[in-house]
Amino acid sequence: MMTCLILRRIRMRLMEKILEAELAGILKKIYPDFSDFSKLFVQKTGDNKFGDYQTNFAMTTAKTLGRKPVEIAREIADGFAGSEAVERAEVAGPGFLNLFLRADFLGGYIRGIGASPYDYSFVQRDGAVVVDYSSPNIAKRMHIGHLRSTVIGDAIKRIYRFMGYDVVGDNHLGDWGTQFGKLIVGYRNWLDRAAYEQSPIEELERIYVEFERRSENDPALAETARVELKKLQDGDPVNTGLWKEFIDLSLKEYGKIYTRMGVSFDTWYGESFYHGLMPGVVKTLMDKGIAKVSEDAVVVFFDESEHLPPCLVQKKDGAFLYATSDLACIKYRRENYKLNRIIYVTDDRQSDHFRQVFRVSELLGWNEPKSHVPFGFMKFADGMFSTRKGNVIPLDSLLEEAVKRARAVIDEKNPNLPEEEKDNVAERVGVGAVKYADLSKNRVSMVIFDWDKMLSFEGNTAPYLMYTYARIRSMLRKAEDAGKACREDAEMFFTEDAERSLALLLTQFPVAVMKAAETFSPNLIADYLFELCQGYNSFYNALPVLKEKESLMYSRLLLSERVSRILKTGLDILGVECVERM
RNA sequence: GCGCUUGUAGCUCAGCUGGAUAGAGCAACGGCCUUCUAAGCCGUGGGCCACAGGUUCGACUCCUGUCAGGCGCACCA
Repeated sequence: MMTCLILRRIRMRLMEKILEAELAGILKKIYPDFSDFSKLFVQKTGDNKFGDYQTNFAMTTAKTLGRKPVEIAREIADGFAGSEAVERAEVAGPGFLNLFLRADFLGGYIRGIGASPYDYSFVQRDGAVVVDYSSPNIAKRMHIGHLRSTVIGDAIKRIYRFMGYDVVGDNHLGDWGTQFGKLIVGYRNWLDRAAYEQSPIEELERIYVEFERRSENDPALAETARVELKKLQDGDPVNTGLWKEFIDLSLKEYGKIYTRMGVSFDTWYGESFYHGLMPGVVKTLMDKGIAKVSEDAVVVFFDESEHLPPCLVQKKDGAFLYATSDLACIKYRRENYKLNRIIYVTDDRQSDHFRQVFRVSELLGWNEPKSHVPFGFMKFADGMFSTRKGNVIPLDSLLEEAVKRARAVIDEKNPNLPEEEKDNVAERVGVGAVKYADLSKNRVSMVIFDWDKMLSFEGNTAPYLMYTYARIRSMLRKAEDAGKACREDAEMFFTEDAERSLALLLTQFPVAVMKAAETFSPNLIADYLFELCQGYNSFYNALPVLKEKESLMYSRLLLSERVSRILKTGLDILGVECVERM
């Protein structure tokens, strides 16, 4: 019973942390007066001729110690004598300290992968991380403009969850905007009932476009829409019923796409959810003297050094704005969660808005960390997507095209798969390729949409990673069929450079995840997995596994199994599902 | 005008918050399937990291300025 409890608490420590702890121990011994370990970092080397891991500690602290970097490095290197993990430590250049791991230690580490979760206890993980993503506008179909927020946000949620944070994924739906006045007018005048029943959002979108078109020549329409909106906001039962109907129909459609994409949320609080909180927020801002009335509106002005435009929180007609809603949302979250931080995933055109909102919330003393994760919006080479222009690519069409292309490749490459499995693989490959296309990039600048680039199946793509996984799984099945299933306790041999560097690469997975979390960059995980696959495929091509003599075979089999395990875990964190055969 | 952001191979992008000789994919060219899935692997060519200063043992990375693209800048979200 007791041992069981203890075992359950075991966590897999990051290799860097193991080595840093050992280094700290040596420092305490040789420099008893030294106490500042804040610059003590161990990291993997970029080139194996400089060892497996290295530290620049000697160079970064030479000044405080009043010694020459090379001498310090020399003394630390000597301290590693007799280490269980480090076989030898070498001083190089101006004071680099290069560490070479013992093969048995590295082998043991690889064997341990997957047995227990990684130990991220050195990170401050108290409280909830709220991730705000996807957030489509009700009554509009989701199109490829929603892709990045949805996919990146969902991945960030998974990354934090993997590290042991308590995460809340929130879909901040646009369910309370001026579009409802227009929709109600359109609904009463131009609705095609049959089309509405057939494909509700498409029809709502059509009447919305119809409204925009007609109101250009008929200014009275806009006024009618305003009246309807006001009625809705004042609780008119008929308009409220329509509003709810639009939301229900929209959510039903969104649900299909989210399910298909493997995206989920914990809460679906739209803007309307915070409506009741907004008057109070504005009042507080006024009472505290943070906001003031200007040109009949309520506005927060910032100090000139902030370089921020004034933030409007209430219009002269009394209505609230986007910023008010986001402030109310922050108020709600800090009152209902013990917040670790809030993360907003939106396109970079909203950067100023979030800077304003964050600054105002600081003025209110709402100091929980908040991060805006911006990305460049997507456009065609010849212009922007716009629902009004009608040139959007709906998300389901994009996925359909991706799956179609994947299916064609499967028919060509693996014609003998059963039909049903082909369909399943095509679905996973197609959807995975689309998601990964966004997850593998870190660019903040705009993206020009291109079918061939988005649906490429070569290079740094989901299909390449999935293929590598399927390949390993196939090998493991063959081994099992031959009565030589992978042994968890196999001794690891690093007879070739390819094996050793692959093993070292495996130690970097939890580091990649951590860095991705710190910088809200799923692409760091994508890059890592791609590198891992390149390493594995080189190994696979150069060295036999199943044909080797038994001891080496079991070693390589276990190494392969660990690669497949990390791949599956990593893809899962990115929200990409892999397949056993493809 | 003010602010944010981007500038790395022909194209698309990485570059681990300052480390050692700047990487990958695509495209081009040349190889590798009677061997564990060729959606793969190996090799060749291709670079004033926009430009100019500064900070230091060390800069693609940090600071300042210049040039160029994108975006935003009071009652939309």
